[in-house]
Amino acid sequence: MVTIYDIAKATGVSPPTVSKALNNQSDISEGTKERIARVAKDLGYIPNSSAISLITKKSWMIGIIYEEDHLGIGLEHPLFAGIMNAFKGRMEAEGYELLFIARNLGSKKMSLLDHCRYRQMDGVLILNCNAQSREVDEVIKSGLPIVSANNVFPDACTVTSDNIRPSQEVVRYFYGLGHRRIAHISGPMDPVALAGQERLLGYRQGLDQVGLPFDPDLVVEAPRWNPEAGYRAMKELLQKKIDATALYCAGDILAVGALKACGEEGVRIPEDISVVGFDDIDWASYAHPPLTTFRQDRKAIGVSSAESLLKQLRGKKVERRLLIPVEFVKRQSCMILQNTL
Amino acid sequence: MVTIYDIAKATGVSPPTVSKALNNQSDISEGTKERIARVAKDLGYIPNSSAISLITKKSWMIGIIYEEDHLGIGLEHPLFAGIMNAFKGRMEAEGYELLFIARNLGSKKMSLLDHCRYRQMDGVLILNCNAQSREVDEVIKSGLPIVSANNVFPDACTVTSDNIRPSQEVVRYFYGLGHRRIAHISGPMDPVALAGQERLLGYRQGLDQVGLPFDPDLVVEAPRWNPEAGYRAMKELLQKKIDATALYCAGDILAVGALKACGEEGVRIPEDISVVGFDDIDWASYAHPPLTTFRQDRKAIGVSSAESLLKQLRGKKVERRLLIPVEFVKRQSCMILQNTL
DNA sequence: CTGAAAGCGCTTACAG
DNA sequence: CTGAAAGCGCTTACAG
Repeated sequence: MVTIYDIAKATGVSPPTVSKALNNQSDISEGTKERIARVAKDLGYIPNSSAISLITKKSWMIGIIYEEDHLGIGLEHPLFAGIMNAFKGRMEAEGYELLFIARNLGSKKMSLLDHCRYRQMDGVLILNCNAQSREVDEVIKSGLPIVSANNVFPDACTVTSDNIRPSQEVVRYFYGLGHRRIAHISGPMDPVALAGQERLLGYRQGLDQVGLPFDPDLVVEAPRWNPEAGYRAMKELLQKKIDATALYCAGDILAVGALKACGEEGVRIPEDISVVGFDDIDWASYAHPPLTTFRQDRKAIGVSSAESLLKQLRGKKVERRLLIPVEFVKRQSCMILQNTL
Repeated sequence: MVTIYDIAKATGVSPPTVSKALNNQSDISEGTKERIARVAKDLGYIPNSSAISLITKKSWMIGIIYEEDHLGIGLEHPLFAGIMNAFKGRMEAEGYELLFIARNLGSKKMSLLDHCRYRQMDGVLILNCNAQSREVDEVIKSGLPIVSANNVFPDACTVTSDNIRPSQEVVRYFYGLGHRRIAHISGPMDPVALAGQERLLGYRQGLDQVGLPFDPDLVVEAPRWNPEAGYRAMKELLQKKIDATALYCAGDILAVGALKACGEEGVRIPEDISVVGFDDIDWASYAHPPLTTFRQDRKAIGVSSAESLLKQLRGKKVERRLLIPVEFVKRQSCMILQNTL
């Protein structure tokens, strides 16, 4: 291993001078800098991040907190991988690398916060975490720069898609097409992952806006974000014979299951029921029929999360909640209801 | 920040004794260990990983090398997120954490290998990388413990699903159902991500096994692993009017597009053409009709990759290539061809 | 513009 | 069983 001592010896200067030259400090002559840079390169010098972190108290690492199994979302959900990628790209451009904060490392049990301290994390991204986790609260309270790309906490910056307005919009859209019986397969009512709650809220507000009553029979909650949950919710809805002519699925992944349930029951889309989803996962445009949905801007969510964290890293205050607009993508899963128009 | 000096002061012993007690060395009396452990806890002591890495020359970190955009696979492909999760779980159980190795960190340009040295990576997981990357070769040549969960290199351990035998099997399966014209939408012919090549090879070998001639007209290569590529490949196949009655798609993600193309052209599945995929992504069982496919065991791939790396970390030799069996999942996308039986 | 001194938080021989 | 000394690779005041 080549150290700054080796470079010092080879160039005939002192180690501090090498350090300062390599860090491009202003009080070193250009000639010396060049000479040191050349020798460093020839020798194949690579700095040691541990030594640097130890002394500067900055690790240039961001910890990622996430759980895979909670509610069926996690890195295996295409949305989150996309968000993390965008976040990663932006942070790396500023010199930060991403480390997954383990919950159980070997036999040692350390809280998430202790873990962040152990690895001297400069900041934290919460991708998805369990609602009940006291440990996450601890991290938030600690004052570490932190941003959440999904879960909403009172004391941390959260970046998500706008859930409420699009959910109002979908009701108005259906209404405009003549639909009066609009069902909703909601996402899980999680206390921190608010997407399910917020989309349901928007749906109810939309109903208000067009003057339609809220009918609890038209709403079924999917306990998880996966096709199976959507499938079951749709079956339940169909059994209730609530005569809905339109359906708003809180997520495309739920629509995957809902469409299958419809197929099995001989319910045609959009002839018998019009459907709108949320997310615009790859499948949506290949569904049968192609699904009308709201496209979440994964890249913008990831980049905005990074910008927020970067601001905090520079000691600035940031907004509590950032809303990223979604795009309404109309495809072939909805049609006009003639008889009501 | 609480250090071992603080503990030493509080307990009246020397810092080395604290260090040895905390590390549970045998030459410290039980009484002293207990006393030190208690004080450490009271004081909220958290070790500093940088200091430990600096002196022990072990970081307890594994670097992840991957590229998102190459061929359409990466963390956004459900398969890879699943593999990484399983790998992560196993490595964390042994005390290792995962860090994404950045390609471009801030303004510094460092090769992947230099980067591994900079962060003192103990080992590396190659999840998915560009074929042309000289930098990856450099990492492999370096002698760092390394495992690849997708790309095949001559000098590194690779863990993948068995691609060849299942591909032979699907041809025999179709043959047994009476099919004689069996088409194949192959994956990209990448020189290191061999799945495309190997599945095509197995398909050809399967043809040999049942005594069917290889007809190049029946094969179309998808340039990427995504629905769009599968869609186009299927359109091309249908235009050629090759009268295939069976289709083997190298990946379910290609089948997503292929099924849509069939729908548009009025080709019914399985009445007009029987289809088998590979992977068993979530969508497969919700497809219309539910897709017969081979289930890749993501967990086994991830865990085996971890075991291989762990062995290397202990200085042991490992096998060059590990094949994980896949499971044939029969659903409703295939049927018997009456006239040939 | 350059260097001697001190120190970041820890561990490892070695001596007692 | 315990501690004094040295050192991992680097940076930061400070003096010149």
